Amino acid sequence: MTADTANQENASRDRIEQTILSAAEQVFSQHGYRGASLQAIADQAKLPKANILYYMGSKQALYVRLLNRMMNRWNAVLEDITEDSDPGQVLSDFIRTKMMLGQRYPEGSKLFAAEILAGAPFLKEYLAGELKEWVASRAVIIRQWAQQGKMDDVDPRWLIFLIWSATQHYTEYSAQVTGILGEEALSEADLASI
Amino acid sequence: MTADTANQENASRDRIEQTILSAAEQVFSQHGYRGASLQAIADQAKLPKANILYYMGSKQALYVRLLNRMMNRWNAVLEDITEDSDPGQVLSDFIRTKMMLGQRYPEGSKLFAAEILAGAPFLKEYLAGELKEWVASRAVIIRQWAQQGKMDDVDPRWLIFLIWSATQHYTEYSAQVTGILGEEALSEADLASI
DNA sequence: GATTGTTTTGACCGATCGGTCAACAACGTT
DNA sequence: AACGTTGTTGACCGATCGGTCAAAACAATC
Repeated sequence: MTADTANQENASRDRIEQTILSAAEQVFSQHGYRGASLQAIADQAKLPKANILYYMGSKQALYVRLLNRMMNRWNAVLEDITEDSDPGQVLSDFIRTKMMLGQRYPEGSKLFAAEILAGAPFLKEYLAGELKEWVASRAVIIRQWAQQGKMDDVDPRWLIFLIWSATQHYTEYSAQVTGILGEEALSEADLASI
Repeated sequence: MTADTANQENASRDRIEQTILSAAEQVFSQHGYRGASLQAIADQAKLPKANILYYMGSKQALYVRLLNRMMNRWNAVLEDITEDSDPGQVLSDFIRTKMMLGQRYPEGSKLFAAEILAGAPFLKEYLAGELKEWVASRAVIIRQWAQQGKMDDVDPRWLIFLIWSATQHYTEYSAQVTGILGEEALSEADLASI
């Protein structure tokens, strides 16, 4: 393959990478970084183990790539709010979007949870840096809403955590929730909660 | 040691078992069942690996024992409520107790979370059996409260899940929450939330 | 068809996995 | 002091871990 064709359509490579990423996301999200094995990922992707390493380099590189992909999906949420926004609308959208992302990418959501449980060895810097700034900047705007009397004066960070925890719950604890409720779907919960 | 002295004070054995259980809880809660190694547990307990197996039999037996211990701690919660109870008081106590348990046994709480993330292979039966019945029976009483006009008519199961998710959040996501908030403690949150 | 570059994959490496075992120390009873 | 029981632990087992490598298959260019 020449240099000209390299940066355009090598669809085969992309397809294989997506297969691997999807398989790896499943295994990592269930068993965490340590508990996942390249052999299990390879089996899930129906590829030889050496092929996984050929495309991804190492277990750690594959894992970090998955984490980055998931964090990028969350980035858009609550991004373009201002002090003139309507709290009810924004928070409702926030919950809806967060629930939707959890439903669309349940493995990614669980992957994140497992990383946190392990003590966030790979995400520590991000949490204490970028994400902390992000939460703080959102909190400033939310506090302005409260000052304008548009909403109750609750600590914005606790509000964000509460919504985050509730929405995460249905994704991460799907095994528990479905086990207890029986067979019910979760689609109605989205609108009912707020 | 004779049969007479066997069921009373063999304090040494108990102390060693507690050491092992505590060490295992830490390792399992961080890395899940698959990700935890007996060597890591042994290092944490400062005992030779063969000693762990002498006392616990196998990795699986040790893990199941930890799960049972944690489930028993949660059993008392919401156990003795009736239709005449005061919802505000009961739910407030529920949250307080649940938060307290999460604070007292953070590793046990995370252990449970990791088990759920893995698809609850060891707890599946319990969740679909005992725990499902328990939630259903609590839901009946809560619904009676709503009929008496003592509280809003929300689906009791969603209410339980919401409280559960929020309280679990601060335990399981301690790495994220402390990373974002900075250094703050969590003691004030208990009373502020309800 | 020969040449060059890219994928594919079985075989293999040292390290570590859960678990076994036998030799030995420590203890309790007589 | 002799003896059975219980506790301790290094050495070891086959299996599996993440990762390497080289040989073969494949594709593209001349």
